[in-house]
Amino acid sequence: MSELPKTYEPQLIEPRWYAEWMARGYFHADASAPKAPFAIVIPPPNVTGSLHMGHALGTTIEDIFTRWKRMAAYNAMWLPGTDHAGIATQMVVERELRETEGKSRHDLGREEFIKRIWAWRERTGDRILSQLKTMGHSLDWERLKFTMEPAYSAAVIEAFVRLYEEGLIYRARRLINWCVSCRTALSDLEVDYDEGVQGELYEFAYPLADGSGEVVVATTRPETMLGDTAVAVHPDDPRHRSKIGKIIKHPITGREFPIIADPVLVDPKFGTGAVKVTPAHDPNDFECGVRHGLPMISILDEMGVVNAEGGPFAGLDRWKARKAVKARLHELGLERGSKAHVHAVGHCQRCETVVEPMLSTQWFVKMEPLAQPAIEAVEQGKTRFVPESWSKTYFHWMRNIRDWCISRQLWWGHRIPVWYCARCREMTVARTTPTQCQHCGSGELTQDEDVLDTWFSSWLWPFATLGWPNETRELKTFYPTTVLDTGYDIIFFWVARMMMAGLHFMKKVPFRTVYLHTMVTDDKGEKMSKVKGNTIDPVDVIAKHGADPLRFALAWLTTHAAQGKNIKFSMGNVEDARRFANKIWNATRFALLNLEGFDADRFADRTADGPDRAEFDLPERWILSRVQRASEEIDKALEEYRISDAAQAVYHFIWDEICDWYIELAKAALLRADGNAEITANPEARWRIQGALVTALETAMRLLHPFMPFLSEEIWQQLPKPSGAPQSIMITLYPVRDVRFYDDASEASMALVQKVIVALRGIRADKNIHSATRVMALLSVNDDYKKTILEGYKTIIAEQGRCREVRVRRSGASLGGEFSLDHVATALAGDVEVMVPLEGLIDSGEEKVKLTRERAKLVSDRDYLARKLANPQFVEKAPAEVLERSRGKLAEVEIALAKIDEAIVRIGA
RNA sequence: GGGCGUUUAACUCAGCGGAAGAGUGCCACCUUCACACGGUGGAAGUCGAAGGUUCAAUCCCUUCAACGCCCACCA
Repeated sequence: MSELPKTYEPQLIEPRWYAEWMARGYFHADASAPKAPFAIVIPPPNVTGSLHMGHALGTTIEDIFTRWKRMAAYNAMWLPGTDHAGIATQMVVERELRETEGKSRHDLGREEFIKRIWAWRERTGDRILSQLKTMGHSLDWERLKFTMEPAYSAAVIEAFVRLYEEGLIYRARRLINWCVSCRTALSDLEVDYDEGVQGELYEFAYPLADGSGEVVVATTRPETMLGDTAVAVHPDDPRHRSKIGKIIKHPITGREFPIIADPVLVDPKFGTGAVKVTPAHDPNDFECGVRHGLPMISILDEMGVVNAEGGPFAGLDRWKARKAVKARLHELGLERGSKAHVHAVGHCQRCETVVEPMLSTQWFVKMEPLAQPAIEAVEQGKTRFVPESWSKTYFHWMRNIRDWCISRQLWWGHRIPVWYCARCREMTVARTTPTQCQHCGSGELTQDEDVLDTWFSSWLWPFATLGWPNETRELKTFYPTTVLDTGYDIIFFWVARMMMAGLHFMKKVPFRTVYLHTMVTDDKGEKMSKVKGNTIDPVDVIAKHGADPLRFALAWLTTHAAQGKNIKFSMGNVEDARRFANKIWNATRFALLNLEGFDADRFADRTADGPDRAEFDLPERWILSRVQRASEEIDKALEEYRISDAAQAVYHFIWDEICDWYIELAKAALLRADGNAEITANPEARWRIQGALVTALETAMRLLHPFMPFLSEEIWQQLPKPSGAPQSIMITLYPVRDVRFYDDASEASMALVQKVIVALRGIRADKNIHSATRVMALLSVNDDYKKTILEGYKTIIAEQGRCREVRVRRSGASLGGEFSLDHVATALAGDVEVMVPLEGLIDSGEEKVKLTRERAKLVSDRDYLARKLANPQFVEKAPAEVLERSRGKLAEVEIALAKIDEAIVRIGA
């Protein structure tokens, strides 16, 4: 046996194993393997990205699932890849270009700029992939995909063309969200609303053209009055009814437009009851404009600067124009007031610029027909959300879905496969570049300049990565995928859209289960951000503490995600996990130092059908049974996606049961077996103790492996195993319960023994007895069964409780001469009385106070239970099991009470 | 304006119908031959408030309060 270093050093073990696993091809899943498939696709991180805690959390969860299912003999495949991330990537490369060469993308031109992006990706785009490797993730790298690679692009184009041909993609001039900084259209989802921005509700008067008066309107955006083409009032509003149909003369542009009646747009209770209508710059006004056939005048250009329609204000940006318009209205004497007004303002998700509603010709996907099957699939349980409550969020969005604007005025992305004919003006939509117009045969074709929204490629991810539109073996085996893990922040962006695309193109849901994890924040619940400087970089964490502690810390914290809650993460969590790793390391050191002469084959042989109960001593029977209980509990927790519960169960099994109890019991037993103790030596006991210890540790490592792959592998390799054992823990079987090792009787006996030991230690601590001091212990029990057990394990009790002698008697039986009744410390272990004679250390007054306090508690317990059991309603209606438990408890409490009374009497005073 | 969620030990969180659990922190003791990244023992909670249902409620129902999240075009 090689000797392990004294402390766990992740840096010494982690890098080795990843390379080894890769070399042996353990991460690769063969699509033809005759095993049940288990598939996960990674939520593709942006190529521009660097690993952050959000990635670390999600991918840790995914790797836990994958490693667990792989060990459970599934054909487990976790598909890696990256997303081209249109706007984000283009912005990063543009910034670099500006900083290094002082150029804009326009200086380079489209083709050259795209070349630069590819070069940039070549240079740095793999950073996140190597970071995922340092996490220990068992991704099937042979299947690595990128959303801009040719095969994937072909899938994107295919999807576009099919939807176009089916009438589900159309081009229209509509009011869309426009970012004046990114200079592109955005989908509704890409607009973030700042809730409760303190703004101003500004009122001004529009004079009537005939000079007969004015109408006062209220607005949060005075500058848009330059594009007004109507004023609307409610048809039933007595204040304004008479003005309907009258003409307004615009005080700045001189344009004339009508006062119209619109019960949809106007809420008579709000503002002045009259609404200025700017169809080209407000979604509601746009609808109103459509209803009334109003002219739609865009007053802003793509950079948010007032255009020629703005007359004297042309050339001012929208904020300056607002001030200028207000100043002008003031000069004209038309200002009518101003109120504070709280409202929501939309910002570009990427650059935080205030988004401008703009009239623009864009491409859209008609969503309702796609949403319907996606709603039904979840209703029918074909796809299940975990936690289930997220399905409500999903349904709500799906049932109120609106068309998706998919064209972007960017260069980096999938170019829209549409060509316009210079001669007949018709469109040709094609999978490959057409040579002539479908309609007139002309060769004068120009491709649409725009690219597709990044999410238009992402929504195909679960099947485009598996070869779609070709009918591949991969699709057959791994589609639908088993689980999708992702953060709840992209349910709409990604999950819902994948559901729609999967059902539409594949006719099957893309995944059976959607596991939604929560967001990671700092320990105060603040979102981590570089600006705030509160980020914890997983790369740094790994360098300092290793990937395993990071993974374990994240798993420990991963409880079911509730709305509005998040994971508060701190380095303390990682340090705790590292301490756990160190504990495991040292438990293994202990084992390895004590395995001399151990024959794993022999042990395996002798326990093939469970341990021989006559041959194996209590601690061994107990720990071998506990191994199986832990296996059952952990496997079940994972099956139910209770990741934190699974991690905590592994933790407690290893720390509490293996380390705190079994190793302590084994230490003493090995000493006995070696004949070093004063107790009879039993050399034959050695192999059973060694075997139980190794079994417990070896099983624990397999249970731990999905959480801490490196450490578990390293330890597992060190442990002796029967010949013919696999080469790596990765290809062993995940432990599931083996009931042949279950041993209720041993667990009950051990529980009793443990209680007595804890009571003894309690007395020692209470009386401040030094650990070197051996005491006498007298145990008083009420039944022969317990007496037999405690008699049988006196040695263990003595060793763990540091006693020089342990005596067990039936209650009331003779104490034996050397016990002095005046100087006995008493504690209860359930209904077993534990007494330690302590000449000179007992203050009988103090002792009495302590016992009396305990008695009061017992009396209250007894009364409560007795009252309950005296209640006929309870006896009649409570389930038998509950009744039984209450009766048992009452009996125990009564015995304990009797014992305490005896003790109080004994003390006298 | 709708919808959802949270409120349990000092902190962070599990539990969700049978008289409350974990990790950290705290207190006392221990340099016991795997580990001081440790051991042993302990203190600590009217389970947000008020009603109701039930033999029984932290857990179910109602109302309220505080906090948080999502959706929505109210000028």
